[in-house]
Amino acid sequence: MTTSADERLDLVFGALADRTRRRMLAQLASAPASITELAAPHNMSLPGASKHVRVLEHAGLVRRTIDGRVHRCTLDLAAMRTADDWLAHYRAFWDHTLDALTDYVREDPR
Amino acid sequence: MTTSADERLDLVFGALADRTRRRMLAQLASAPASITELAAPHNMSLPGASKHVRVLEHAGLVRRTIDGRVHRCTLDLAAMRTADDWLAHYRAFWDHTLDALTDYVREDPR
DNA sequence: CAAACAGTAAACCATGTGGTTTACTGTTTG
DNA sequence: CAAACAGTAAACCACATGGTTTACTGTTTG
Repeated sequence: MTTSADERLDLVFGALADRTRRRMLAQLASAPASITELAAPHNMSLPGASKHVRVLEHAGLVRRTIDGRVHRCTLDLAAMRTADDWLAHYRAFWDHTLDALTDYVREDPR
Repeated sequence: MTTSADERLDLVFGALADRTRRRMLAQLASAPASITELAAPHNMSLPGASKHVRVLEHAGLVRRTIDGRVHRCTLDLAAMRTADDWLAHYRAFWDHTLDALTDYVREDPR
């Protein structure tokens, strides 16, 4: 199951492409939560929330530990970096082109 | 058409969640390209590439200027920042928790 | 132990996605 | 001007997605 970089990025960006899941991540950033607690703010059925958590878990953004009948979900920061590292490449790129643009405007102000 | 922050993030992350589109962006980072030129590296039909470009354009990641019969596509860095800014929030967060973890390990090494 | 609770499984629905082919519009060029 | 070219439109396909409801498993608790 050698998950390629492309596969990981597909999963992470795909997981982030839904506002409900992004809000769940925000919630988990402040404290771990159960599935029920994650469902509550979204007036969403439990199976609905369960599916979102599975997507987040599959993308590696959330880990789950089962304690009796309650599933405790926590943020996984490592997976968040996968997306960040990809974007970092472009961050450097756009900083550079901003510089290039500045130089251009300075040297050739007509 | 007041595109909300959530809507913009949905579109940007959704656009980034496909490896073909990510490769197109990488190609555009080195030079602007036509639809045909974007299709070429992926053995993809022209309509296929056209749809991908439309997704990227709709997400604000690509701009297009039409010159005769050829469409010139260029990267739009501003939209890339939308995703980066969202992630930046978590970047700070995980740096902080790494620090917190380090402190914890130092102060309580049992 | 019975009832309430946390969660998953499965079936279902509408809509979106990634891709094709075939047909068309409009532009460039021999 | 006819032929080649760049691209879009539309119809189609298989499959994924976001959501529901209904039924189930297993755990906690009065």
